[in-house]
Amino acid sequence: MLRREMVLNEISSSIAELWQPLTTEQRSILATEFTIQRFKKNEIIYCEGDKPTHIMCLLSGKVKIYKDGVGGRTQIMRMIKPVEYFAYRAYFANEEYVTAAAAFEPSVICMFPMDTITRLISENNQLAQFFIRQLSIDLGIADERTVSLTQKHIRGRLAEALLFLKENYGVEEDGSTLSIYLSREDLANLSNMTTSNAIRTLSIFANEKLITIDGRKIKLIDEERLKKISKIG
Amino acid sequence: MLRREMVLNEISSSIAELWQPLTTEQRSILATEFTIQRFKKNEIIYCEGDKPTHIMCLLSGKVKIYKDGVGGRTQIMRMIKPVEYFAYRAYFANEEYVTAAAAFEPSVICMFPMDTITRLISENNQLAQFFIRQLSIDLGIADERTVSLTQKHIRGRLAEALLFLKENYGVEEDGSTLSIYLSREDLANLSNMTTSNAIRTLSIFANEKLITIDGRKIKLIDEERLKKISKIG
DNA sequence: CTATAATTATGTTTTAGAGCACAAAAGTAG
DNA sequence: CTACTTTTGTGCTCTAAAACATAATTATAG
Repeated sequence: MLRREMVLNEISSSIAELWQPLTTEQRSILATEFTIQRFKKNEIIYCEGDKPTHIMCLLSGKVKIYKDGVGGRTQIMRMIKPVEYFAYRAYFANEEYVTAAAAFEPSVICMFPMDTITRLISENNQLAQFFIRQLSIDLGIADERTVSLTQKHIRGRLAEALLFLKENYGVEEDGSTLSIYLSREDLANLSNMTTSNAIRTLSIFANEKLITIDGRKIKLIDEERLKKISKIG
Repeated sequence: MLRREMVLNEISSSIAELWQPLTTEQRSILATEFTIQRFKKNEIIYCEGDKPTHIMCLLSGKVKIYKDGVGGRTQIMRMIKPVEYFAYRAYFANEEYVTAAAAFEPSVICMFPMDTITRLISENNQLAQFFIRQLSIDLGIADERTVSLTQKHIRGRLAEALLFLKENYGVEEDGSTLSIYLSREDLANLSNMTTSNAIRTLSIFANEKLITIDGRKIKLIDEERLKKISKIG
């Protein structure tokens, strides 16, 4: 089937890390078992408390992993870009999801059953090591993030978020407009502040000529100064 | 050597999870390579920025994993009890330590070279899966913690910390006095608040008959209400 | 095209928690 | 024992950020 071929081709070329260690036989196992799912803008992919069954690979679009906390507040924990894997942690920990996932934009996701993945892991040590490495990296990021979110001031957190968005999703052809168009609310949820503070601080940054804003288009003007603001908190 | 025998015996009996998957041969490899190190109260075990070389297993004592952030503030990220493994994440991620570790109390730590561990992992899939599971569990905890620390109010965070300490290190024979005696500063660093707020809130809790305090001895009196305070934030 | 809802913007008020000051108590060292 | 440092306790002040209020703008739906 052509469609499946194309997807597999895309995966194998883009995300060597997981695919590469596999033997031909193992690849063909996965090839028969994956499913493709499309999600609309803002559509929920999985919820906190759901039972994990599939590892997901984002083929196109943008996805947020978030957590609803106390008092109606939401924290965006991570953001996924093509072609990254997600949604596997809970299965490995033998837990239900502690986070939820939703699509920022129309997204296409490829899903592999986790029981197959674990079988492949037990046969293929390289694959196991891929997950060890990935989880280790993510845990380090989580630790850094905890301290940033709890200790930095609003300006520092917002500056950090803007720099992260550039780092993660890149910029348009002009070289400075962030490629992701977030609502102020999402930006607030990413940087642990209220929506009004995200709006206000963004305006202040614009006044200080650190950025320019045109609706949801954000252009980073003075990245050096943003880095400084992010660093000192 | 008797000493080494004893340590290995302790490890193999207490922490089956890592030791159990190993073959006799693999066990004997580790047996020849480990070293034992003692740390005094408050002694630093490793620092942020250090290069990781050994996985550590806490044989006795209590250890904090912490991170110094902006403006001289410190966040305690996790706490280790016997017989748990730690200090391996950075090596797997091919990074330097992003946290530091110190002993709360006189502690004895057994160290295995990480290069040996990775060799054993590549030979032994069960061992790989142990780390996948452990890292997955820790990442889930980190996510939960981020939201607690950023969204809950002081009372909620302190209540959560107290309940965690009971959960993690247990209580004395009376069934309610926490077995760990923390300074107010450590308690503050654990629950993301200033020392004076930890002291103050602890006093308030005592006035509300949720706990009793006698120096560093903390007795949990009304655990149900503490849980409620922790939950609602 | 119009009505309705959602998002963005800005100003004002309120408050949780940091910051500071100082004293008492408890450790620690000489 | 005495001197000195660290930790604990309490009160007071100040401020960063939340909460609230109200427009203005922009989407979205019927």
